[in-house]
Amino acid sequence: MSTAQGARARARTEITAAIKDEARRQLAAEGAARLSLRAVARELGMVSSALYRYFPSRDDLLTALIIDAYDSLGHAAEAAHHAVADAGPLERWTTVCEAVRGWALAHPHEYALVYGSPVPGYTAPQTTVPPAARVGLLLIGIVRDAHERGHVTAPALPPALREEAERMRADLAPDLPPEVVAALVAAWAQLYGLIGFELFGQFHRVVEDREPFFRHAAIRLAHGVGLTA
Amino acid sequence: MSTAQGARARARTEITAAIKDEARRQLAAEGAARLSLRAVARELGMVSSALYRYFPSRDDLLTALIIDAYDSLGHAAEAAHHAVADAGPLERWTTVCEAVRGWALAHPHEYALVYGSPVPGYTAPQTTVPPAARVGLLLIGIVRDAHERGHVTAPALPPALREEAERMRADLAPDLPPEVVAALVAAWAQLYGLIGFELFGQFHRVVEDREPFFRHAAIRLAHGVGLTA
DNA sequence: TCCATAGCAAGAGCGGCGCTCTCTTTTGTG
DNA sequence: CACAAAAGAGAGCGCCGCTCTTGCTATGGA
Repeated sequence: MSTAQGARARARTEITAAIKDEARRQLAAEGAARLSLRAVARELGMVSSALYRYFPSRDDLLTALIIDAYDSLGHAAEAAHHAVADAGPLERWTTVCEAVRGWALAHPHEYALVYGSPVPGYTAPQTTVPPAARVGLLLIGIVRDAHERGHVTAPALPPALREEAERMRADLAPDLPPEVVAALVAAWAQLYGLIGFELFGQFHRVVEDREPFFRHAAIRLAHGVGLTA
Repeated sequence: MSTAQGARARARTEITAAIKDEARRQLAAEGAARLSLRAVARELGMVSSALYRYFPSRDDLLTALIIDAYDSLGHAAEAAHHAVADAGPLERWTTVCEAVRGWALAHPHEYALVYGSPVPGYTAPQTTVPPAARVGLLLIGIVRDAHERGHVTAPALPPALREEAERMRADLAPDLPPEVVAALVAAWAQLYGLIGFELFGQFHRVVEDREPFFRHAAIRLAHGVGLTA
């Protein structure tokens, strides 16, 4: 696809990539709010108006970075999971959780861009959905495997939540009990709460030795979903 | 203090309050990133440079809004708790959780300002610490009461976390078992994970009937801390 | 009571931002 | 080779945060 194209097309993809790389550099260094099209253009030796040939607005550039961030995070989680693919569900679960945390600590501004407060006036386009789902799918897969092997004891589910849990099950994991799906979605959100609090400074002077704290919390999240091994 | 002052001092506090009010209006309407000193001044019929007599920078104005947001949230949580002060610990816990969620849904931009990604380059001054602690103290108090009445069964604690848990206990709640304090801090972060995911759109097309979902999750958080009634 | 002073509003201005428009140059194709 | 499409360059518009200077006025001490 990308090869065997004219020189013009090749140049276009190269310049687009260079813009994204420089933008990612500035994002990592300064954060999304300080990311400026003019600065990116300046650094690349082009004039700012020329950059609009490649990204029609700052938001479009941000969207590209968001997709890349989701993909990078998803890849990190999948790679970590792959390394322990033969282990028990509990270890695979905690490994993925720790990989997500590790990626977040290594890429704080990218994490903030993706899981922090959304930029006001900005609504993520549909394109971001598939890469955003990768970590969630990974966790679902781990629980599904465990469930097939009988290593999941479904938690309780109040009647008020039954209908919604059935709906989530149909959407996300038809082969899992609704109790487990509901607990899984909650654990998923809670995982990002733990990471966000650490990353955004809420644990400052509260939690000091954060690695074991997080590890323990991740294990308890797994227990909450029903994982027993 | 604030009365019996000269006309100049009275005017100063009044104008300061008017600036904060207008800034809060714009924050609620547009979000922190779109909050502009010039627009606030314009709306108040003054020139932008005059505003710097009251707030030396945009960050200082934001800090004032952050403190107000923490106080508003803390007040909402405390008021909700007060209304069920005679109920059992579990109901008091869930009531506070739901009050926090309700406040967040009602004031999304303020919530994002406080618990979302921090503005890059901005570090919250020490002044924000006491108002920020109000909700946490409330939750600690609920668990403390329950513990005194024997309604808390301490969760497990791995050896790797013992030392850190003891430290947190000494800092936060010397009258609670370290296992409970560690679980409480985790639950506190997880609570904000649930709220943040709902507020920032991660639950879009995933969780639809969110109130019972959140209520159930809050109850399970309480169980995780060890609350039994 | 008078007056120096401290506080304040206003205006101009600096550099930076996102974005648009126009004009010129380059380049691949019929 | 001619020509249309794509790309770069530059000027400019209206924002922004922030600073500096200039007058004015209320206030508190001599």
